[in-house]
Formats: sequence, structure tokens, C-alpha cells
Amino acid sequence: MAKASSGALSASKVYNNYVSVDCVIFGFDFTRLQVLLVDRVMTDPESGVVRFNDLTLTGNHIYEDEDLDAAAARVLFDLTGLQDIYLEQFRTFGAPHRISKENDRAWLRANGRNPDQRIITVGYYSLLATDNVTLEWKGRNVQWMPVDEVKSLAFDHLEILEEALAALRRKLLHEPIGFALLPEKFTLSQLQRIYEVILGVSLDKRNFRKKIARMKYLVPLDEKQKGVAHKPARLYVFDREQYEANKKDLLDFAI
Amino acid sequence: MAKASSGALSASKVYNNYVSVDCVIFGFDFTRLQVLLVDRVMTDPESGVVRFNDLTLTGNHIYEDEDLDAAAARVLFDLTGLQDIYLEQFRTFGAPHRISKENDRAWLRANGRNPDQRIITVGYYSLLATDNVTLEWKGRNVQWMPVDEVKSLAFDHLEILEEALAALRRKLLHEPIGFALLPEKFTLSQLQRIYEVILGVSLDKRNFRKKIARMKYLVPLDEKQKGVAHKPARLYVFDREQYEANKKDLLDFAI
DNA sequence: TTTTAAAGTGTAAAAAACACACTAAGTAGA
DNA sequence: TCTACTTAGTGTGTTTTTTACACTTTAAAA
Repeated sequence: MAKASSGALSASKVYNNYVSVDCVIFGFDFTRLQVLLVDRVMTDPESGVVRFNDLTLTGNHIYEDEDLDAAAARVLFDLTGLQDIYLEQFRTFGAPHRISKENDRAWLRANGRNPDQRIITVGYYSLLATDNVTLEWKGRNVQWMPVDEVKSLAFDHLEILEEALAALRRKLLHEPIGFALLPEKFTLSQLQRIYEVILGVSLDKRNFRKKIARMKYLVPLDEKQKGVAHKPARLYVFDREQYEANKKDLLDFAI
Repeated sequence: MAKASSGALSASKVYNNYVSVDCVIFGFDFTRLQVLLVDRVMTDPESGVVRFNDLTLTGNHIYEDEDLDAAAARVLFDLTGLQDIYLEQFRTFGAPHRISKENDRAWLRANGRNPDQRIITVGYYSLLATDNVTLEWKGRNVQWMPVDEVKSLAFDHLEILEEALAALRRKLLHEPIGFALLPEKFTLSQLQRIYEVILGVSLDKRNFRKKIARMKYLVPLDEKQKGVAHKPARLYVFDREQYEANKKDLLDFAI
């Protein structure tokens, strides 16, 4: 295996063969939490018969001169065409025999890779509004699937997805990441829906609003929704400056 | 430090030159939170003059056939002689130019390594009682230092330490990891002290105990401390089974 | 017997959580 | 223009949790 390029190639174009990033791209549409998956079809090279057809997360090796966060952003961009998206590193997976299922090994062999070479992968998740994404980008066969309908994935991607989901939920409970899913001005019902859908719970509207009222960084505007076929909701903005100043260094423990 | 060699050796003895683990070993002694640091001394090979003398965290490359968690446990064992210690992966560091300070580059060069080759390092922290550790293990010059007195470290280890500390505190607030620091039977004052020292706060004794009383998995025994020169405290045990059964899937958010 | 050191305990007030049901405001379609 | 439909918005009483706060008890050591 090639030694790291202390050589003549420009480092930014050389893949690091030992380390990759995988992105768990969560999509939200006010109804369900979905995850972006890529079709993987393996056909027999001789007969052309489909050997299997399943789904993977999206990932890629990092470039030798590329930051991990940048690699994750690149992978996300390649699949969705989106930039400056919320991305969070959540865990690194590196079991020596991560790839053990026969389909996965056959797939790697068919792609000229050695299934016995362990690749460390750094897991990222991102969170975005489903309708920001134009599918079929660059002709890859990509689909949204509700997270609770994903029963199996290629490689160890199901485990990665599960850990990402747990990390996302933890994060959502403690930090204001839901605003990535909202337009600048939003309604409280929209905000509430984010928590309900992602955490998989239902919340009482009045109690939710009481809680919001205590948060000085959720600022009500003198402005209403327009063009909806029902009572228009008041619009709010999230004031990040207020938030940074006022977030209580929450000290409360559950042991 | 053993140089990794590629070649005919069995995989379990071959280092992966691209990936390492670093361990932030936190030590607790009921007074302070400390971190275990290793002396790094660089002497000029010709004159023998000390060029610098500073401190590092402890880490090592992983073996090709070794799990990340296992590598971290090995590093911890090599330094402390302890096994089965609480260890938590918290973040992976992989900036392409992680190593940029001249001292660090000189150090790597002197050890036959290329300072321009980026190494991805997976960060782990562990938490143990200071007095479980016999220093000078294997003759390395190792010392405890209170975390709030650490002002600089070699490489990017100060950043790694800071992130580990933040992760430890988050974890302590939400999960029962403090019991790693206690004997099986402990007093409530000891438990309280863990929170006070690690979180850097002070808590009211009565309110703390009211909170404990609500947790069914903290079980008071009919047994008292012995041999202390004051009123002996009642002893408690942590019932992990009760905990797993009763921990509320805490749903409460701070946005 | 006294001193010393930490253990252990109660109460009142404020804040937050929780459970719960009706009215208001706009658009769409008859 | 009236009616139906849909979502927005609001208040109260109860329970639980948080917070602030000071004195008595128990043991060993002097």
C-alpha cells in the first residue's frame, strides 16, 4: 500500500485509504424524519444478473489534505448540492472487521478494494429540510426513507444510522439545532412539530407555548402568516445573540 | 517509541500509521479533578542540551487488527496498569495540519516521523480514582495535574483536553458515570463531592439529598462508615438494574 | 469531658410541569 | 354572503421540583 505522499502529487487530490467519513443525512418535512439513502446494485459481471440491490448511507474517503469536517461537507454537497448545512461529528467507527457480510465483501472486491482492509470511518449527521434537496442529483439513485422504516442497510450502516439518530435526539434536546429546519420567520406550531417528529413524542400545545414564553431568545414579531386557509399564526424569530448570552449553563443532573 | 513496520509481521503487531487514539485520563481524589500527563523532554542530540520540556496526553497508533476501544484501553493500561476502566470515545481530531508548532515538528523529526503526515486521532477520556494509579509505571515520567492548571500542552492536546472535559461534564450530568469513582458502598457526601468537583459548582446538601431520595436506584444500607473521627455516614449502593429499569427517558428540552 | 469534624434533617416560597377544552381568525367552496 | 373547515391561540388548578436557609447529632481524638 502506498506510503503517504511525501511525494510530488498535490496532496489535495490523494485519498487517504484508511479513513473515510460517512454522512447520515436527516431530512425533515414536518411530518416525518427521513434519511437519505443511496441505492446499491450489484450485477454479476458476466451474466448481468442482479445479485443484490440494497441501500447505503453516503460516505467517501478523505483527501490527504482535507479536514474531516470539510470531507463530510463535501460528501453532503456531492449528494445534495447543498452547502453550509448543519453537520455534526458524532462518533468514529473502526472495528477491525466492520465489513463482514458476504454481499459487502463481494461488492468491495468487485470495486477493486480489499474487504479485509479495515477502514476507519468518522460519522457525521446533518439535518435539513427535505424539500431543500433535489433528488437524482448527478444521476445517483438516491431516496428519502423514513427512519423508522429502515430495517437494514449495507455494511454497518444500520448501526451508524442508529447511533446518529440517538446523537441527533440528544442534541436536539439541549441545543437549538431545530432552527436549521425553519425559515427565518416561523410559527410556534412549526417549532413544536420539529420536537414532536424528531423525538417521536407528542407535546401539549399550551404547555409548549408557556415554555417558549420563558425563552427570551424566541422573539414574537408583529407579523402573521399569509395565505393560509385558517387563522394565520404569529411569526417568531430565533435571536442567536440573545441565546448565547442567556443560555443557562444548565446544571441539573439525572445521575 | 516503537516504530511501526510494514511487512511480514502478523497483522496484530502492525501499527496503522494513519490512525491513533489519545486518552485523556481524568483522576479524581475528592478534592480536585486532575489529568494524567506525560513528560516530554527533547534534548539536542549533539550537545545534549535540553531544547524543551513539556507535557503531553498519552496516545498511540492503533494496531491494524485492533478495535479503537481496545487500542484506547491498551494505551490506558500501558500508562496506569489498570484494566476495565471507564473509557468513552468523545471525538475524532483530524485537521490536516494538526501538528504545526515548531517544537512538535522537531520532536517528530527527531523520532523519525514526518511532521507533515497527518494522523487522525480518536479521542477517548477515562475517569478513575487518582489513588488507583501507581505513578512511574514502566518508568515513564508521568504526573497528575489539576485540569484547571493546565495551560498548555504539546501538539493539539490542549484542545483535546478541553473537549474531553466538556464531554465528561455533559456525560456526568446525564448518566451515572460517577460511580466509577466510588467504592461499592459510598456515602452521599462522597457522591455529592463528585458532582461539585467535576462540574465545578457547589451544591446544597439538603437539596442534594432530597434529589437522591427520589432516585430509587440509590439504595441506603443499614450500615455506616467506620473509623472516622466524626459522625459516621450512612452507606449507599447504586443499583444498576433498578437504574436501567427506572431511568426516565428524560424528555425535557432547553431549545 | 471537651473539642472537633462531618452527618443528617425540615420548611416555606417560587418555579416548572402537567392535565385539560374552548374560542378566534382566516380561506374555500357552496 | 354564509357556512364549513382548519389551525391558532389562550387559562386554571394541581402536583412536582427547585431553591434558600441553620441547627442538632454522632463519633473519635485530645
